[in-house]
Amino acid sequence: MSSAHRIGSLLTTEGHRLTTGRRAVVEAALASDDLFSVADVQRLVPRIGRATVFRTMRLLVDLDLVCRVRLEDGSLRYRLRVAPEHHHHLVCTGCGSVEDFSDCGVDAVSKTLAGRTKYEIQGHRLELYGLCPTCCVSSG
Amino acid sequence: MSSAHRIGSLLTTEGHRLTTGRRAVVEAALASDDLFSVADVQRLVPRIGRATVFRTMRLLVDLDLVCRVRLEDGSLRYRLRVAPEHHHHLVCTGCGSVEDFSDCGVDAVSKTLAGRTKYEIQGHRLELYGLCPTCCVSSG
DNA sequence: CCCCTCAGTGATACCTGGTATCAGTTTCAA
DNA sequence: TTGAAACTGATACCAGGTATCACTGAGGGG
Repeated sequence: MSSAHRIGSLLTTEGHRLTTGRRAVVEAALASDDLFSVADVQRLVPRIGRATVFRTMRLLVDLDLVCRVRLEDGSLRYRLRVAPEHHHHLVCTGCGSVEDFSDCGVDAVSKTLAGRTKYEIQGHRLELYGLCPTCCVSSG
Repeated sequence: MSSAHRIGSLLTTEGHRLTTGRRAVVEAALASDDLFSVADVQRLVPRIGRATVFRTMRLLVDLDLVCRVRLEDGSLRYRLRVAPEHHHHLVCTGCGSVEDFSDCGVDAVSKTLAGRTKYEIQGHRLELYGLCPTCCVSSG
């Protein structure tokens, strides 16, 4: 509840209105799995319109309260942003749980490539996939 | 044309039929930019059905003749596979041209993370984005 | 404390990119 | 040459996301 309250305050201080729809979506997000989809949220707040759920998710992403994670198949998931600025995800392909990490080691590669290709490198996307300890055991 | 012919042979030796539709799609792919979309191909072969273009692209991917590249916005592009097995892409956000690289340096990070998180890491996706020398000049 | 305004809402239509279906057509081997 | 099976194209469908627009309710000014 305190998280919901904190997010609510942030919305209003940023000049957005704290509507019942937004409150519901935020609470659904807080109550969701580590990595949740818009559909998950919709299931939790069926009375809230589809468009509003999408709009609110976008708002939360814009406010850096939530971050998007792209899965291997290209679909999107969301998760509450608790990690520091630059970070990547290690996603369990079994249960969808996520570990953050920030020491991605790509900067070195980036520099090497910049030298070799003369590109001006702007950024990168890195995501690791694997099985978490629990899924490791259960999958044999 | 020799590339088209080589791909055609590969299709037949793999037990697929070499139809006019497939021939057209292959030639369109060969005639396309470095990084092309299904829509690009469709534009070049408007007489070939949408479904057939998608099916043929999937076939080419399955045969490792073409690889998928996922862009920052999640959309898919294709490119002729000329690079070795494990590789990544450095995509120019200006013009869409692509450099391959394989020395991604993620394995070390992978090992560290595996130790720290006890995940069994299965793979990763890495893509770099930047401006190619040409676009660098014209935008700078 | 009420009222007005405008941000926000929900229904709905639409869009993109991809797949399923299925009757009709082509390939290719025998 | 022929026929089975692979393939095709039209079409319907799906998922996930955006645009539109009349309506509503949040919350600041009076």
